[in-house]
Amino acid sequence: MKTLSATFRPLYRQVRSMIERALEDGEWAPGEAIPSEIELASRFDVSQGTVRKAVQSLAAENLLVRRQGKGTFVATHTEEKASNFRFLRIRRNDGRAEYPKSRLVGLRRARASAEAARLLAVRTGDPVFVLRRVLEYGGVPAVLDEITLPAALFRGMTRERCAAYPGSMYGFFETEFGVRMLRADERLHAIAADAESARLLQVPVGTPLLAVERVAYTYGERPVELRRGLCTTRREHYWNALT
Amino acid sequence: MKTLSATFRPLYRQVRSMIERALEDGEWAPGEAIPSEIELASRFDVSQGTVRKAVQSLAAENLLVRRQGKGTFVATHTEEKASNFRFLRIRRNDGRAEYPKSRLVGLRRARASAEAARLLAVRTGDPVFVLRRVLEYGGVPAVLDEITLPAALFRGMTRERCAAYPGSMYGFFETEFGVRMLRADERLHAIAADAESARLLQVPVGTPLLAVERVAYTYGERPVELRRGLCTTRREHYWNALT
DNA sequence: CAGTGGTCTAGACCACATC
DNA sequence: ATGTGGTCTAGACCACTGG
Repeated sequence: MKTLSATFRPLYRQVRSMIERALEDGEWAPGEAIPSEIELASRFDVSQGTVRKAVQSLAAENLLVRRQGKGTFVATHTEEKASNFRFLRIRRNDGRAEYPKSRLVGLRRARASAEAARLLAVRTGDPVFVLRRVLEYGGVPAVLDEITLPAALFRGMTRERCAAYPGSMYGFFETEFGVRMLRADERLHAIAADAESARLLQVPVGTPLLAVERVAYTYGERPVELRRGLCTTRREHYWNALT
Repeated sequence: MKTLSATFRPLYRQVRSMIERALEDGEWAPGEAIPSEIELASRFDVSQGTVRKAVQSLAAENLLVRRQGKGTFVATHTEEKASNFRFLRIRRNDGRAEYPKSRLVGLRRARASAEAARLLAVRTGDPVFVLRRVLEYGGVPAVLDEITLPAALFRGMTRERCAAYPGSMYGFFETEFGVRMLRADERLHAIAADAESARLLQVPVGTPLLAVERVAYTYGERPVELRRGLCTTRREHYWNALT
């Protein structure tokens, strides 16, 4: 297979794209096994080694999960136990690895502000859902989240379904709406609590809070969630590894 | 090469360890090329493919840098241009990719507090250097850093050398003391500015600040730097990618 | 036991940088 | 032209899982 230098694209990259496309098209459901390397090799008419490179690069980006002796599986937010901390950077200061309880405090329809529209790549005024919740550790509020979602992708979103879902938010999005979050960017600021956030977080007005702005992306780098979190950092902190 | 299951360790892992050892021993200086894959293969008596796997895993962790057609180089903090942002997560809100100017505001010898000793894996009371500096964007202070270093590893540290070095702090540590930072953990809190930080950062007392605590590690996961940064987030923010 | 992913090898060829 | 890392192949064998 010869290609010109300007157009050069390794075979395994092309195979990767094809697998990615199949994932996006839902050919295999989250949590399911994809075909074995040998099957994929015959399907794409390349060697097993080339498939392996493609699959491993997808696994490196957490789109797939490989398990020796078992197979390769479509990554899912519904069974990531420890790895669920991937999108939850708030930890307790005492080091206890504990998941906060989520309490819904509001869900409303709204129209995208200019800024929200820009970040979500929709048009200003397009319908969105705005969801608010509080995360609590042992009954003590720690995070106040305001989550903005393009309504077009989350048809049928209701307060009841939201409150009823037992797992994580991204598990909810994945199972109920087929929206899979793959990666996110965050920007952090320090701000003072205003009256409302102070009330919901049960801290004095003016308390320094961590403001975490997140844009989360699905396949094709398409933004599908805008989130603003306000975190008290008395008992918790935001954790990050520089590698 | 047969091994028992309990002891199993892939060949490329062993090769990786040997290369890592050589790096730690300074067999090749930062910025220098290491031997080619073929040479390493013959040195370790394995195939080129096995060497490649070892080298690529080191490159993936930023200990080495591979350049097609040129060779594989020991990573250095002295010439990482864009990639220098790896350890500088503070960005301007307006998106301009600009490096802050560093201004030294103090260097003193001290004894490690119990907490510093724990984080740096030294004994309480062991000698340390405490270095303070301000980072400024266009003359406006943005970050106040307090950096604690085990004195044993930074012999000959002086205010003058510190102020004289033109590049980044980790470039300074690497060139002047042979201490190479490989990765770091950070914990973020939001706090209110006290009198002194308010003065140095030119903000009102009580202004919410981002408090960034960092422990940086060198080879063998040995901690060698403890850093506490206080950042105003009016014009800047802390940036992070969740992948 | 069969089937999966993981390792290791040997060899061919390609893209890139330099001389 | 030469040497570097990057890709691709084919095949052998190993480690892990589950029936």
